[in-house]
This record gives sequence, C-alpha cells and structure tokens, in this order.
Amino acid sequence: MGRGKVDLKRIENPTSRHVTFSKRRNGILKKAFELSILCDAEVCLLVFSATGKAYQFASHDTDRTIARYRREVGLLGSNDQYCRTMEFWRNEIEELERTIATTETGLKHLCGEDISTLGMKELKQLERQLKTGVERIRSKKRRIITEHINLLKRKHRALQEGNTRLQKRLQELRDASIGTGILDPNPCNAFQQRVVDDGILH
Amino acid sequence: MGRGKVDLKRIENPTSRHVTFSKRRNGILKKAFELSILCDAEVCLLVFSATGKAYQFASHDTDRTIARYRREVGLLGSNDQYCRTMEFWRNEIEELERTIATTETGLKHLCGEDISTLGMKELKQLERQLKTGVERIRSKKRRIITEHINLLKRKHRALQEGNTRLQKRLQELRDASIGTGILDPNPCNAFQQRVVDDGILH
DNA sequence: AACTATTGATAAAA
DNA sequence: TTTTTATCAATAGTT
Repeated sequence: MGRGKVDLKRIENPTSRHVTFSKRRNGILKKAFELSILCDAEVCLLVFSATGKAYQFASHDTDRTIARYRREVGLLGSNDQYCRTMEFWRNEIEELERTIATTETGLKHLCGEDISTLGMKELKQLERQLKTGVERIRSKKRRIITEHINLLKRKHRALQEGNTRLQKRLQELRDASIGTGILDPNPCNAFQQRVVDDGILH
Repeated sequence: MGRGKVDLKRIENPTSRHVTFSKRRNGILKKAFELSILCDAEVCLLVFSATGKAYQFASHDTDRTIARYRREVGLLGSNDQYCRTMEFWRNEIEELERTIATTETGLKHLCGEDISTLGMKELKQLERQLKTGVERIRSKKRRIITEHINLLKRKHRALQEGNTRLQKRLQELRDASIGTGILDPNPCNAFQQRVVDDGILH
C-alpha cells in the first residue's frame, strides 16, 4: 500500500522508519480493535518501538489475556511456570555474559594478552587499532599541555605586569621621600616572582 | 476493503464471522510481523477466537516482551514473592550491565575514543598500556614470521637434498650406460625447485 | 479455497 | 506529526 512496494527488511532511513512505525502502529492497533469487535475475539497487542516506547491494545484486559495465554500456550512442553521464568532469566543473563566475554576478549587483545590464537591478519588489525589509539591519546595530551602552558604564560604575564606596577609605585614613593631615610635605598629585590606549579604535568 | 463497508460491530452471521476471523487474523499476524521487521520494533500479539483457540505472534520472545511490558507499563506496586524474585534477577542483570559499561568504556579508551574527560595521569597510563600491547603484538608477529621462515628453510633444505640425491643417481645411470645413447647427455636442468608460498605473510 | 470488486492502508511528499 | 495523494494490499461478498 502506498506509492510503491516495499521489501520486507528493516527500513534503513531513520526518518522514514519512524514515520512508517507511527503509521503502521496506528494501523495495527486499529486492526486489533476491529478484529476483537467484528469477530468477538480476545486480542492483546504489545508494541515497543526501537527507541523503547511502549504501545498496547487489549480488547479485554492485558493481564487477563496474558494469564490466559500462559494457561493455554504455556502448558505445552515444560510443566512449570517457575521453570520457564527461571530459564528466561538464565537466558537473559547468559546473553549478557556472552557480551561481557566478547568485550573482555577485545580488551585483552588490545593489551596484547591472550593473542596466542590470533593469526597474522587479526594481529595486523589490532596493531593498526592500537596505533590509532596511541595517536589519539598523544594528541589529547598535547592539547592538555598546550592549554597548561598557555595558562602559565597568562599567569606569568599578569605577575610581570603587577611587578612593574609595584616597582613604579615604589620609585614614586622613593622620589617623594628623598632624604627622609624612611625607605630602604634598594628595595627592588623585595619582589620575586614565583610561578605556582600545580603538578598537572607530572 | 472488500465489496462493501462493514459496521464496527460483531458480525452476527456465524459463518461470515468465522471466515472474517480467519482472514483478519492472518492479516493482523502478517502486519505484526512486518511492523517488527520494517521498523525494528518488538511486537507481541495474542489472539483468542470466540471459540477459545489461541494464536500468537512474537517478534522476539513472548515471555520477554510480556516481562518488558510489565516492567514499563504495568508498574504494579504489588509486594509478593514474585516481585522480590524479579528484583533479585533485575539486580543480577544490572550488575552485569554495569560490568559491560565499564569494560566497554575501557575498550573505547584504548581505542582513543571518549577520552575527553580523562586527565593527564589516566592518559599516560593508557599510553603505556597501548605501548605494551603494541610491543606484545609485534613480538607475536615476529615469532610467526620466524616460524614461517624456518618452515620454508626446512622445505628448502629437503628439496635441495632430494635434488642432490637425484642428480647423483642420474650420474650413476649415465656412467653405467655410456655409449648406449639412451639418456639425454645433459639432464641436470630437468630438476627445478619450487618453494610453495602459502600466503601467510600477506 | 479461489476470485475480484471495493475499500482500506500506507509510501512518498509536503 | 499530520495531511494529501497515488498506489498497493486486504478483504467482503460471491462462486
């Protein structure tokens, strides 16, 4: 239906996929409603979008229909609700554990561990990946150092200016009090700069 | 769709109702399937005919989808054993998910991704880790290459020995049949070595 | 179950 | 998202 046929596979264009989801979701919810009315059927439809948003239709009551499903369909094969729940959770956990295993293997490979089974091709790819990583990290380090140096330069400049101002002021005071003997004749050395190193480079 | 509009109310004619149920049930099951494929959605459809027969479609797993529905939609504040068991499993899963997040972060960092929040210290450590990894991988590569070269050398030596043996034998035959004119007077060039390259270095 | 005339759903565009 | 419009798909009534 529409301006052209569409083949049965995930729509890759995200906008188009969302629009289609919106329309077809409304469509199937309407169909579910019509089926329940026209044919006196008990219908429950649960839909989760790819982004996780939930939609539902239930002709009677969602929980009631689910319970009925469990009674009529769930009794085939395994004899215990508990067992199936257990199995469900075990599957979920196994899937997560598989993900962890995969990720950790990747991590170890990048650290040069457990690479005894790898072939030349994989090793080359790993090396390329590592080189990219090193380069990115060095680049980031350079940026941090540059920023730090610039900060120090600014501080340095500010201190220099302050120093100059103070010297000037001292000179003025000295000029104004020549012969009174109040001031030290050579006070310039009293001001020493100190650049604070906060340790970021170590 | 069809030869005429239909009112949205229970079809009174039983035959007609059953036929319509059969057609529309297939239709909506197809729609559910298409929605899940086209839009990458999680869909679960439960249908009970007026006579009690059950039909269902689930893009992923009926129990999984129902569980998800219960979590996201059915925010039941019930407090029974079921809930505590749920909570237990949920905790298990959350812990695994935390592990995955941590590991994946580490993996990304090693690839030089998502490092904008890292400080100098972490960056240095990362770089050291990467250098170690690169060194180990290079070492492994060297070992593979060395082994391969040794293999080739052994093959080479074996071929040379075979060649020598054959030449000696030929010479013997020639010596034994001088003047008969049976053998080519210069057969040495008939044996050429060929080292097979199995492509491991490419 | 198979056949079509019709209505319904929706893809593309706005 | 919603509307519009051109097309394709579903299906009501019939055989």
